[in-house]
Amino acid sequence: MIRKGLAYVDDQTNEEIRINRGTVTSPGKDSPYRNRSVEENLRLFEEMKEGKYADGEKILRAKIDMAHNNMNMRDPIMYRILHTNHHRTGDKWCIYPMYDYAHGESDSIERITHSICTLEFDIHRPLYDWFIAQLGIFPSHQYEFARLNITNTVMSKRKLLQLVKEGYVTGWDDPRMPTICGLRRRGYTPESIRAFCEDIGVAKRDNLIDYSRLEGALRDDLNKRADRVMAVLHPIKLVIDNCPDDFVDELEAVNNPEDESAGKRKITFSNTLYIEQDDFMEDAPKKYFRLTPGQEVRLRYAYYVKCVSCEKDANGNVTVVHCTYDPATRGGDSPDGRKVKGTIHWVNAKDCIEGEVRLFDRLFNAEVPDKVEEGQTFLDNLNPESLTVLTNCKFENAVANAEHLKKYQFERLGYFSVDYDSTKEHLVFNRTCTLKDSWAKQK
RNA sequence: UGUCCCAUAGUGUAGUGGCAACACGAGAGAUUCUGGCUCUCUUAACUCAAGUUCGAAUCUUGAUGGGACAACCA
Repeated sequence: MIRKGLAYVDDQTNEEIRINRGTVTSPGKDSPYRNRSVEENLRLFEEMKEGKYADGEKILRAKIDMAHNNMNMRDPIMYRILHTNHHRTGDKWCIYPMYDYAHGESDSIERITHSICTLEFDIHRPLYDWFIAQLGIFPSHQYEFARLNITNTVMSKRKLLQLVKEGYVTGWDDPRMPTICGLRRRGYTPESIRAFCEDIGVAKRDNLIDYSRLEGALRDDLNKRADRVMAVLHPIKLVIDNCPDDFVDELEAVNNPEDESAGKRKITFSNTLYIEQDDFMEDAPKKYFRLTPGQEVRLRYAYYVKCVSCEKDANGNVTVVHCTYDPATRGGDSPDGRKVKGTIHWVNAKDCIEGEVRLFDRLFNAEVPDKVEEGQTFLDNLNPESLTVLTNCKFENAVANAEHLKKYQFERLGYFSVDYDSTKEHLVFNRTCTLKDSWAKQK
């Protein structure tokens, strides 16, 4: 390029170059060093490479047009001096190319036909093409597409890096991060991410995809593949008054109603169980199909129980729910054909595992975290409650030996994945996403 | 005070000169031992104006709206 008279060494300072570049609405000025001889340019460039000059003292620029409408064409920088240790060349080679110069060349060397990138590089394409044309090398072509934006999160590497560096998340694989390793740890499957990508497509217009689309893809995938299991996240005790204290029963449960080959398992039952706080209400609205005094519900795979009363602590919080059960409904069906509206999940208090569950919420409160008032940054939109840790959760024994990243559907609650922090002694689950909840909507 | 890119149901993506489609969402219902899944029905869009044409979401021009560009970053 130097020999062709298409590149020159410029001695201007960083500041001078910036000023002489002009603005988007006014042309720039030629550098006083623009017309150096080929021989001088060659010599200076060689010396730059050898490290004779300090960082910033000289640079190599392409000679194009300082009045070009496209700022990228106003004699863009090709090489700058960087006295930095390189993993291959050590301290011998002191110049490094700029992205715009290297981009087309490296694509061309690899015979790339379609070089795909995001929209903001659109305005760089004329330069990409110019370098390839001047060099007369294989004509790679750059195609730009809109980047993927998802609600309530950021996708920029720089911003994600900032979240990691400044400790707003625990690392690149924090389950709240929209990174591949973050999604993996959260419990997303590769298949669900691919299905999501296929679903949303790719085009050139700016887009904002609702986060629920990603959750939808996950539910779709895991619905077919994840074993069902019962777990209670916010336990309250359920005591069956007409069931003797030494009563032990073993019931059969289906692992996955969507996949018969997943088989069945046994779960134990006693007169003391845990149920979800949400599944009991002392004063319930009409359409509440769960436990409330006088109402009968089915304990999944077990028996019908009818609520008789509850106990409360000094603060009025319900601590124990009392029921009676109907021994004739063993397995979950009544011989007299009577129906119950609700089925709730449970865990045997006398035979269960305890552990931790981490619940995640949106990382940012704003749909578009980057949209901020003057003087604020995207960090001001961080959701302080994006992580909730529950330490008093009860699981049925089936999950005892689950390895890291093993996925389950906790019935009626959502999809959960075993976290890297999980050990045999202390189980830790991440909630990947909840199940659709039309009751929550109705409320 | 410029140059460039973009514009189709709420969202996202098809359709590129000849019947505006699909998915998700939303609403209603059916089914159900998960208020999940599944099934049925409904809802809802070509930014505007002019031009070309037998015929325009599609081509042309203009307007409007959104976005990008002034790192020795990528």
